[in-house]
Amino acid sequence: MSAPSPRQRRKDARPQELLDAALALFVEKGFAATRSEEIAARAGVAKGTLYRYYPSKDELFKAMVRDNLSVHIAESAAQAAQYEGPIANLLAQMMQAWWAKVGHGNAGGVCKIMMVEARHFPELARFYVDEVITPSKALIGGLVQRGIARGEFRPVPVEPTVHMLIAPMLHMLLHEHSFGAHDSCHEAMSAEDLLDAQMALLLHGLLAQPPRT
Amino acid sequence: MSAPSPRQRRKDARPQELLDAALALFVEKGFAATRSEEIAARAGVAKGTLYRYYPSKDELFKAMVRDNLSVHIAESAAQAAQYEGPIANLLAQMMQAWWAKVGHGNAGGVCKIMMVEARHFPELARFYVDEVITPSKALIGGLVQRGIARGEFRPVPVEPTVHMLIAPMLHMLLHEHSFGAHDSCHEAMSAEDLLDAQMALLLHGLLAQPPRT
Amino acid sequence: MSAPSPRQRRKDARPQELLDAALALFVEKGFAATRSEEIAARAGVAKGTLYRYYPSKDELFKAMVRDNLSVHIAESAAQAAQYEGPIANLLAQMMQAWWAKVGHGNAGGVCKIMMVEARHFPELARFYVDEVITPSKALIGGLVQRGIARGEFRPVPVEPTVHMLIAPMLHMLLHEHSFGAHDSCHEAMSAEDLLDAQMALLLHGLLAQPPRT
Amino acid sequence: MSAPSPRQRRKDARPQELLDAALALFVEKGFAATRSEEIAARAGVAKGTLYRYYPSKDELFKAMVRDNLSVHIAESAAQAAQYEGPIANLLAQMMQAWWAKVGHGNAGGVCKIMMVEARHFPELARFYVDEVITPSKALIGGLVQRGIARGEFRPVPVEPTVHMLIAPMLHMLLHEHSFGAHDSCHEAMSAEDLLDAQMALLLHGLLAQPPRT
DNA sequence: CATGAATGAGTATTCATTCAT
DNA sequence: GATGAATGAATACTCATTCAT
Repeated sequence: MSAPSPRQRRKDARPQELLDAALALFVEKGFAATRSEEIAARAGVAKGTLYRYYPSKDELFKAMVRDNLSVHIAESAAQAAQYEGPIANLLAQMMQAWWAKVGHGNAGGVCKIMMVEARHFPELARFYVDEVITPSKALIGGLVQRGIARGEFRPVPVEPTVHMLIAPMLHMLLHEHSFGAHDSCHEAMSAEDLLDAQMALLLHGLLAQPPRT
Repeated sequence: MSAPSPRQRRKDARPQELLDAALALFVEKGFAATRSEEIAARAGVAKGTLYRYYPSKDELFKAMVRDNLSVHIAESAAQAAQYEGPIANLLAQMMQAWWAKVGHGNAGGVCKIMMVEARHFPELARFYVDEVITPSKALIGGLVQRGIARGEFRPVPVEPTVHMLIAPMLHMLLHEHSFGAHDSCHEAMSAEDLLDAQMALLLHGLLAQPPRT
Repeated sequence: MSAPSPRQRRKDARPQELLDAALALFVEKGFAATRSEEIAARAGVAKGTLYRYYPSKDELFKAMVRDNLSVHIAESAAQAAQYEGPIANLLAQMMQAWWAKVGHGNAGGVCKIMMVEARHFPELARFYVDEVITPSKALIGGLVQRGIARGEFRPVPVEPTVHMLIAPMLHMLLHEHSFGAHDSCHEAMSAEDLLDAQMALLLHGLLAQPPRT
Repeated sequence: MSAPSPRQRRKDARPQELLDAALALFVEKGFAATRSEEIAARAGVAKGTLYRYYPSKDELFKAMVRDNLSVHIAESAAQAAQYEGPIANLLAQMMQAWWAKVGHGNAGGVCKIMMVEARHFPELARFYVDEVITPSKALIGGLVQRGIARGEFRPVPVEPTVHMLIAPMLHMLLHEHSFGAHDSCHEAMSAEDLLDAQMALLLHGLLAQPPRT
C-alpha cells in the first residue's frame, strides 16, 4: 500500500532509461563503436549496473531494437481498418504520421541500425522482417487493394506499388542519418514537403482519375 | 622486352585483390567487425603484406570505396548527353543498366557500406556526396527537366521526382544486402521485374499522356 | 570512520607499485625492451590494470621519472642554506648523502634512464634539465662561490669546478648500472671510499691552504 | 693484375659503409628505434643486402661497436711509453687529443650506446670492459704512478685519481649526447676550455709543487 | 542491489628476416 | 651478388564482462 519510494521508482525506470541511452548511442555511433560504459553513463548508472538488467551488450541491443519496433504498426492497422473514405487520403496521412512519429525522431534510427547490423544479428533480422517489414507491407498492400477494389486506383500490381510507397520515406531516413551533415540538398524543401510532393506524384500515377493539374 | 616475372605480375595485381577482398568482407560484416588479417587471408596474402600496400585499415577502406565509385557516373552522363528520343525510355533503360552493373554485383555493396560507415569517415562521406550523390541527382534531374521541356512529362517539381526515381533502386539494394536472407518476398518477382513495374507506375504519373492501360 | 576496504587500500597503493615496477624494469632493460605486461606482472596486476592508472607506456615512463626526481634537491638546498662552517665539509657530506640516498638505490637508475631515453622524450629531457640538472648545478655552484668568498677556496673558475664535483658521482652511477656485472674493479675499494678519496683529491686542489699530507 | 672494377671497389667498401651508417643511426636514435632498413638505406643499399654482410641486427651492432673501439688506446699507450717529460703535460695533452678524436665525433657516441645497451649485450659489455675500460685505466694509472715515482705528483692513491681524470670527459660526452639540445650551459665555454680548466684544477691538487696562482 | 576495480581475450600494426627473381 | 616482396612473431592497447565490496 505504501507509495513506491523514489529509489524504487528509479529502479523501475532503469530498463527504459538504459534502452533509451542505448538507442541514442547506437544510432549515433553504431553498435561496435559504442562502449557499454558510455551507455551506462548516459543512463546515469555505473558500468556494472547495466549488466544487472541486460546480460550482455548484444542482449541490450536486441532489447533496444524490440523496444523500438512494432510501436506504430498495430496502431496504424487499427486506424486503417476503421477508416472510410478515399484511400489516397489515408495513405498520405499515414505517411506523414509515420514520418512525424518514427522517421523524424530517434526511433527512426532503429531502421538504420537494423539495416547496418542485420548481418550480425540474424535472429533479430528475422524478427524485424516478421514483425515490422512483413506487417507493414501487408498493411499498405491491403490499402492498395482496397483502393483498386473500390475503383479509386487503377488496377496496378500491388507489390511494386507498395515498394514505391515505402521506399522514398526509408530512403530519406537513411540518407539523413548517413549524410545529413554533408548533403544539404534539403535546404530548399523540408522533408515533409518533399514527402508530400513525392506522394502526389505517385498518386497521380495511381489514381484512376488523376486530378487536373 | 623482358617478360614480367610471376612475382612482379603478382605484385601488380595485389592492390586490386586486396580491394576486392576488402569490399566483400566490409559489405558482409561491416568495417569494425572485419579483421584486417581476414582481408589479407581472403586476398591470399599474409597480414603484413596488406600493410605494404595500404598503411592502415582506414586507408584500405577509403581506397576500396574510391575504387568502386565514379566508374559508372561519367559513363551514364555521356550516354544521356548523346541520347535523342523519349526521356522515359532512357530513364527506364538507365535504371536497368545501373541495376545490372552496380546494384546487383558487389559494387552495389559500396552504397550500403557508405551509408553504414559515413559517420566514421566524414571526409569520405563528403567525397561520396560530392562525387556520387550530387552528380547522380544532377544527371537524373537534367533528364526530368528535358522531359518536361519537350512536353513529354507533366510540369512536375524536379527534386521530388528525382527522389522517386532513385529511392526504389537504392531501397532494393540496401534491403537485399541487409535482409536478403530473411525476406523472401522476391520469390514471386525478380528484382528486374520489380524495377520495371515500379518504373511503369512512376512514369504513368509522370507522362503528360499516359498510355492506356 | 569506516575503515578502507582491502580493495581500496590496494587501489591506493597501485600507482606507486606500478611506478616502482616500471623503474626497476626500465632501468634494467631499457624503455623499448620492457613490455608493458611485464611491468604489470611485476606489480602483481594484469595488463589491463596498468592502463587504468596510466594511459600509455609513455605516460607511465614520464610519471615514473617525475616520481623519482626533485625529491632530494630541495632538501639539499635547504640544508645548504642553513649550514655554517667550512664549505669543504658540507660538500663532502652532501656527496656522501646523495650517494647513499640516490646513487646507490633504485632512484639512481633514473639518472641513467634519463640519459638513455632523453632523445625519445624531448619534453621530459627539458623537464629534467630544468628541474634537476640546472638547480643542482646552481646549488653546487653557489657553495663553491661561498667557499671562494670566505677565503676557504682558491679563486677557481666556478663552472669547471662544479663539473669536477658532479662528474665522478654520476660516472660511478652510470658505470655501475651498465658494467657493474662485468667490471669488478671495485672489489678493493667500496664506492664510498672511492668517493671520499676523489673528494679529498679535488679539495686538495681547491683549498687555499691544503692540509699537510 | 687487373685493377679492381668500380663495382668491386664498391663491394669492398660495403661493410665499412654499413658500419658507419649503423654507428650514426644507433647513436642518434638508439638500437631498438633504428630499423635495419634505415641503416641499409643510409648505406645506399637495399634491405636484403645488409644481411649478406651481417647475419642479424645484433651482429651488425656488435661489429659496429668493435669497429669503433680500441682505436686510439694502443696508439696512446705507445705515445705514453716514449714520452719523456712532465706527466702533467702528457695527461693534459692526451685528454685534449682524445676529446678531439673520439669524444667530439660520432665515435664518441659508441661510449654512450655501450652504456645504454650493455645490459642487452653482456658479451659485448665484457668485451668493452676488457678491451677499452681496463686498458684505459691501466694506461692512465701507469702515468699517475710514473708521476708519483718521479716526484712530480703527491703520493695520491692511484685508482681514485684515475677516476677523476676520466670521469669529467665521459660525463661531458654523455651529457652532450643526451641533453645537448636542451642544456645550453656550454654557451659561455667551449668543451675544450672546460676540459682545460678541469684539468688545471685537478692537477693543482695533484702536483707536489702547485704553480703559483 | 549498485559499484567500479580488475581482468584478459582480441586486434591493428611494426619490423627483423627470408628467399624467389 | 643484389634486390625488395612477402612473411609472421611480437606488442601496445581496448573494452566487454566479472565480482569483491
